[in-house]
Amino acid sequence: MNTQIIRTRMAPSPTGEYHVGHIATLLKNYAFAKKHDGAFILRIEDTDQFRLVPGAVEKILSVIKAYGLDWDEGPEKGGPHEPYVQSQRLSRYKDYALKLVEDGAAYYCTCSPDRLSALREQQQKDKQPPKYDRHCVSKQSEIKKQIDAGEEYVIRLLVPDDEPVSFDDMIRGEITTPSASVDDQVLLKSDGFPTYHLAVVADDHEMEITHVLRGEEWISSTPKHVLLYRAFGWEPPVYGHIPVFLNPDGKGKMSKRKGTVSAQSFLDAGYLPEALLNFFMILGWTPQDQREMLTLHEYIQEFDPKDISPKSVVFDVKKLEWINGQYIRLLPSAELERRIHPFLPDDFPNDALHKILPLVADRLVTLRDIEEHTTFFYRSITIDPQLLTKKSTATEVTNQLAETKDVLSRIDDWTVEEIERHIRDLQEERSWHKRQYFMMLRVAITGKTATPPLFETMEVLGKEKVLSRLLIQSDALSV
RNA sequence: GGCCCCAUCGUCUAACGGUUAGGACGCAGGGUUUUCAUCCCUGAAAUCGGAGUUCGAUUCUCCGUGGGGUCACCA
Repeated sequence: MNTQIIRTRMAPSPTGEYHVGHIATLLKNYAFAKKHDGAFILRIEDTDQFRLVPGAVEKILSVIKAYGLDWDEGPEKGGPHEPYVQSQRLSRYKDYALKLVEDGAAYYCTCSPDRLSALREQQQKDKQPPKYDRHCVSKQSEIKKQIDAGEEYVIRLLVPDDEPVSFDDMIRGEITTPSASVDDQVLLKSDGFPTYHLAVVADDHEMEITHVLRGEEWISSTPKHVLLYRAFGWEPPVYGHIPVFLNPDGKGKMSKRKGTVSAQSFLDAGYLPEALLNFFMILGWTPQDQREMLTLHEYIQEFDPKDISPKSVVFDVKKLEWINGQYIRLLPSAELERRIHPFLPDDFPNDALHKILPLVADRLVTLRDIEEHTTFFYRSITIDPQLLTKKSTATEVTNQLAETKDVLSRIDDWTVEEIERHIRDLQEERSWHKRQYFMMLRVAITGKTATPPLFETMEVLGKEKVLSRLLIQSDALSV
């Protein structure tokens, strides 16, 4: 029935690190467009020349791709609405602003930053909401002359005095704001650049964006955008404001101060991109059948922005860790080997990876955990002698080590089966306490109390290394 | 403070106005096991408060309370 082509967008600003919340929002825009065979557009909003960070655009593009997402139109791809970088679209914004002035929907303002901040200060002192006082509105013809003489100016939106401004939010229903609480937003800055508000509206319109899923923090500026659409006589997109991520302590918007927020850092920490995406999918949304593991494809099929919970959500790292573990265990071994490669320490024996990895795969929460679980395979170990004799005496342990070494040294075929047979026979023959003996051996050979299965570990470690470690521990005890 | 948004276990959520309020993570206990982990089983754990509407409110309405967002020539 609705034949409209869905077009969504994400509009990152190259002012710093790309946040996990941005990826989560991007994912929803992406999925919604894909579900309806529409287009997902990426647009760079670099209208703040002051906060521009060199190289940030490249980083943003690369992290989006690293998460396994992509865009149909935008930087590197082009499209029917080129360019997709706002700093390359400058001339149109000024024309739009001028048009609004002409239509009486906006006005020139030459108030100095000093005057504005003094005004704000005074308003705050008087417990008044900070708002532009329209000092320039009544002197437009005078100001026009000053501008012609070269004076700097901005263009402000003339917000109606008092009428309700409302829009229908996909997630929250109708939201209405009294226009009296909306400030006369600057649309065109004195450097000739548009502000965000003018730029998004103009670009979303030109790029024929039909649906805007964006962070909840934008709700309060949406009335400005609605007013702009009205002033231009354009049809606004359908908005959906997505709840923000809260800090793990549940207090306040997720922030750098309280932990990691950058999208790249989670990848660097050894989380799989598909696990992160899955986590973002189910944070504030569930499929009909309540399952919590979904592929991107399934998500695209089942996702509907209307079903997003309007409640802010705590970024629960424990849940993320669980999902990550699930995904690691789902990975075919060859694929896991490939993925874990960047996380291997320099001294890791690459040729033994295919033997070591299966022993620790079930123990990995993140890919980065590989190092802490495997060091005893390729680094020398240090042991607390107390650990060896914890459930026995030095004499008995020395004896156990010597006999074990003896038995193992006679094995020609160094396989799990052979090792296990010899050691179990010895243990039974001598009636050694099982737990004590196996734990002692584990500590002697790995230096740790928690390791992969003992016999497998010994096989991978190799006969020579095992024997020498048994010898070293035995020597250490006898002195 | 103004404006706006939100409210079910600790966390994320499910429940045509009628359920012993369900699931998942986490937590506790147990099983498998030579340790840890994986895996399996069991358990504790929630409808913010008050008025309405209704035969009946987690669900609808209002008022509180609490939390969050936002108030730039930043996005």
